[in-house]
Amino acid sequence: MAGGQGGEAGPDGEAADRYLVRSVARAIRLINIVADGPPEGQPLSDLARALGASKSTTLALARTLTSCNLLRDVRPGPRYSLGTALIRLGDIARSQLPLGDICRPVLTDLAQLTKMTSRVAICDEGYPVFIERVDGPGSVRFHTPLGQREVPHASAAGKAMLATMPEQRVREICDQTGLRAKTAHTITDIGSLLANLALVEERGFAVDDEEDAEGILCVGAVFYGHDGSCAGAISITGIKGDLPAWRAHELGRTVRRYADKISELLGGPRHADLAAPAGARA
Amino acid sequence: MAGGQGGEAGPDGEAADRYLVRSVARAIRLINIVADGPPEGQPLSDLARALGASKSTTLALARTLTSCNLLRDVRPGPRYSLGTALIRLGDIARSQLPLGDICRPVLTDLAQLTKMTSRVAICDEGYPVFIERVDGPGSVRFHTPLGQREVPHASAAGKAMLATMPEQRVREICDQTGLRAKTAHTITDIGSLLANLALVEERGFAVDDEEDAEGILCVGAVFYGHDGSCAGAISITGIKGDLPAWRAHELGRTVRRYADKISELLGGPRHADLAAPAGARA
DNA sequence: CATATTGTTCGGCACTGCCGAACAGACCAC
DNA sequence: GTGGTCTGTTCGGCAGTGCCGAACAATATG
Repeated sequence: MAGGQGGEAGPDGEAADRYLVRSVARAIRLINIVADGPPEGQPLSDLARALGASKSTTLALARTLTSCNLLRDVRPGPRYSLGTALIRLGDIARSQLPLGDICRPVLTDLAQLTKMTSRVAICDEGYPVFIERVDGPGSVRFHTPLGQREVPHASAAGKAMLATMPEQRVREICDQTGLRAKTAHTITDIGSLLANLALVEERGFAVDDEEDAEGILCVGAVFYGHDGSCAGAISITGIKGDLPAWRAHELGRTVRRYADKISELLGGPRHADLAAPAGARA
Repeated sequence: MAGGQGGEAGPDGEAADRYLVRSVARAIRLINIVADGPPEGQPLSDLARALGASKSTTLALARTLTSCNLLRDVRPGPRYSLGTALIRLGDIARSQLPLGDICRPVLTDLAQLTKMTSRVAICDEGYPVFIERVDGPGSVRFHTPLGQREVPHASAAGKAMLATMPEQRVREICDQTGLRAKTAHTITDIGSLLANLALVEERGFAVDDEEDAEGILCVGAVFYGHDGSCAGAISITGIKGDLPAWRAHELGRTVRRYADKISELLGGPRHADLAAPAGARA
């Protein structure tokens, strides 16, 4: 055994998908290491250590990535940080998701009306993935990462999406994630969550009352695609102290209205038309 | 010669930087092929053809990228399109550029005030690279790619940046790019361009009057970093027909003011303080 | 100046990326 | 139904190439 992998133990643990290209996977891990590092970048040695590869290997990978502008080295004492090509690819990725272009104008309007940060998430196997964010005028900026799976039980968009699923599926997802507490207000009990989701279903919007972050309030609502299934959710985010308690409901109705607007653009049904039949006929 | 590279001829043309990892470079090319393709994605065969590699190789690369969420395959008849991890990385890349976080609130305000799309570009070796875009309320959305080098002579941000450079450098850059005409109004003559830049320098803002795209008007202005050098430029974009001609100057002053605001946030000098000394002391 | 870092280059081994060929479904023409 | 061509997938096998380590150079830090 010459190469010898160094850091990783034995047969790579997963071995899930065969036919993977090792050096490419390693290069991507390198990108993620840089992404998770400090904004000013990291020197080569740190990267090699974190990657579990030799300096020469890491240099070759970093050079390759740099030549494609996925990474860039800031000049004095080469430190590597993310490159502009990632901005380009991320921008294209967002506009290729059909939702991106459709939702942006709606988010812009919503952000301006409510003066809050508004976002849209797609539904990725039941988990919310935020793909777009529009800040309101003068609104405080929150650190809200885009493009990664979030836990659904602690966000307005996530709960709005859960509320459209059968109870069985909700239990499955919650078993996977574990209902971890992110603040003292996070719902960590499956019974309470299901009760909350019933309320969400009835109202047509979900409220995250400091359940994801202390002092932050979110209101979210789902929209539907042309096939009638849940396509994603929008939500608005603000500082709880800035809002009188009674405004939550008003904001909820507003978000519900804008979500219906997106459903309409997608050729899907409005929320009320989906919920009504059973109750209305009784 | 066993592998045989297929598409590319001989010793890879450049051979510029040695120590590159071939499979990684190929994987990145694959990502770019997907990015330049249709939003609904492309089947494996097309990718293999475009990449100049065998299907099996392409499959291995695509699988690897998919397992990291850089690509995703839409299920019936696997078609590959860009994955959500790119959205995440692009978002992080933007916020790692110190300018991103600083400019976004300013852009938001500017977009709301002018009801136009506002953008910010960094100065990448003299070329503008737009890194952030904020749409105005109700504004038409333009297809304005982020994260890639633009030619400087045909955009407001680019001309604003050129105007801060010595004439020699401007000529260098223009020699490289060639002053290609993008519309009938594009300045394609170095003399006219230099004259225009002098005006830009004096006014403190640049105007792109249908020079980049037919019917589109942009106004841009540079801002300065703590070392007093040009750090980038902001610009606003709108449909020319919607604006009375006299508004260009008013918008110019507005953009100039907001650019100064960014300079201030960066600890840099205002434009007027930079231009004045020689004249004021005389 | 000495020491401990870092970034860079190079030789060489064998692992791994790569291709081609063979297989299996889907789709279309006839 | 059957023959064709298109897909996507799996597999053997060769050598090219990714990888490491060691030696070097260029910096910081004492």
